[in-house]
Amino acid sequence: MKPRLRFAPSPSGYLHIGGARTALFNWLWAKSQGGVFVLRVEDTDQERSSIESVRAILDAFRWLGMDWDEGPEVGGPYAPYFQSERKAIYREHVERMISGGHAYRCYCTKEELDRQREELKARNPKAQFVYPGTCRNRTDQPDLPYVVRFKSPREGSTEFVDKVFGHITTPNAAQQDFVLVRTDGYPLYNLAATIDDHLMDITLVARARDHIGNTPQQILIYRALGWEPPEFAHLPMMLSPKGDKLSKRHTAVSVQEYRDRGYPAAGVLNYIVRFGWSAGDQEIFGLEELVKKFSWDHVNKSDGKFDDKKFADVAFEHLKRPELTPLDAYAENVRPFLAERGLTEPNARTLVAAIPGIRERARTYKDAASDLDFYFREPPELDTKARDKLLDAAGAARLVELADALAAHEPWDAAALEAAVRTWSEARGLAIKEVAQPARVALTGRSASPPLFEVMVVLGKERSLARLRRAPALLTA
RNA sequence: GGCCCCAUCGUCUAGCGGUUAGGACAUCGGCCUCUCACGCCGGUAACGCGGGUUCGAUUCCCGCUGGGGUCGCCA
Repeated sequence: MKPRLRFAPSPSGYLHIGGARTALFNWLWAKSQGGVFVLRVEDTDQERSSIESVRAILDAFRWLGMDWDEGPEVGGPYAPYFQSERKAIYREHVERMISGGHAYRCYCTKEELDRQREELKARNPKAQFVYPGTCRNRTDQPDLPYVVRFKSPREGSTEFVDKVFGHITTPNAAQQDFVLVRTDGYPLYNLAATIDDHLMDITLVARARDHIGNTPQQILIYRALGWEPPEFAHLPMMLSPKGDKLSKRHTAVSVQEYRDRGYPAAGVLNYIVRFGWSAGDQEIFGLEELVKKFSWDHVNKSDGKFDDKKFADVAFEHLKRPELTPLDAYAENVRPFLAERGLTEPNARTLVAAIPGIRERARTYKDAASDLDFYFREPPELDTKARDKLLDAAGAARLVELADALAAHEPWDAAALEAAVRTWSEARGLAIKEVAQPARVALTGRSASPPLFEVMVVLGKERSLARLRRAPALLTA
């Protein structure tokens, strides 16, 4: 049977970076095995779920380049893929569990249980409240609101073999009679996930380690329903730099935030995949390569801390390498950030010519847009501090002379230009620096830029000479 | 507290009984240089502790310590 993997987000916010990692591992395994990747929306909590979140999550998936074979928008043979539309299915199986003696209706109110919980806490702050089983053996059926609870076995233990953690055994006595269905009739996570994973023929459930404790409960449900559990794989946690749970307080945690900051999607994926997984010493991977190399054998068990610097470096690596980010892709990705700066229609030829010069300088597309700015603005924005430091009247006058000298210069390529300017400078007893730095201010408006002669080539002869001749005007600008 | 899990440089990790314990990021020093970068060279830096098993443990076992997860009518 072809492997069927799934990612099942609850649409109560953006796609979290940790969630993206879980999804990625599932996606990679599905791709590499010729299997199916399913997206299922766990929206049984009506209070917290929203359609905006669904859209945000799907957008994040699209941006990351993780496509789903079944799920929202694309449908599939196991539809519907929204749990809120599957209530009838859950109800049917819950009835079966009740009549089979594996579940029961509990009429204890939340208020009542909360009160008991508090009382216990008051007497003994360390104690943990456990549902006392009040309705466990109840035979009457009062006309009152109720929840459905699982009738946990009191003896024995539940075990499973995790693809990452190996054998895990939990005594059943540690399990209380957890709730399956809420008063409002909506199923709870453990119930809905279990039923759907089975009905959707999921073969491997891969999720973060914080679900490891749910697994025995879910296995108990599978058994109660007479089903065989799928395989399980739990991933170590991605923690904040400080070592606690990753949350909004620490760093950028939503996928869209990384997009908005100008990081390349493949770089984001590359960083998170290396989190808990490795392939020898290799650090940088393209997406296709990941599909080929990913396997569960090299997934770690220990949690890790998110590192912004390492993250930035991995992303940068993707920006630098043309084999990972081809020129045209780079151009497309930087456009929105140029647009943010008001440069909505940058000359396409100039853009493509300029990118090689900035791609090893810009750590994000946002930085790239900033670095590229001067190519598309006439005159370029002037950094007056750079001007004050590097350009004076004598220097400006020299640049005009240089422009005149270069007017007849052929060919207009970097090597020839450099040779010409060096010769020109030497003839005047000037170090190249004394000409290049003022020229940089005139040509780019800044103190830092790609190599001067490359800038001149991208700018073209006409614009380069015009900018050099404008140098004296800059002094009073 | 119950249950479950984890443990190699500051961080992500390689290692699957015998290695000068490797790589990457970060950091420090240097080189390159028209600026900023990139790149290159080099340095500092780790097997938590205690017992076993073994000719030999980072590696296997046990305990301790430390860390994390989870104990909801959230997922």
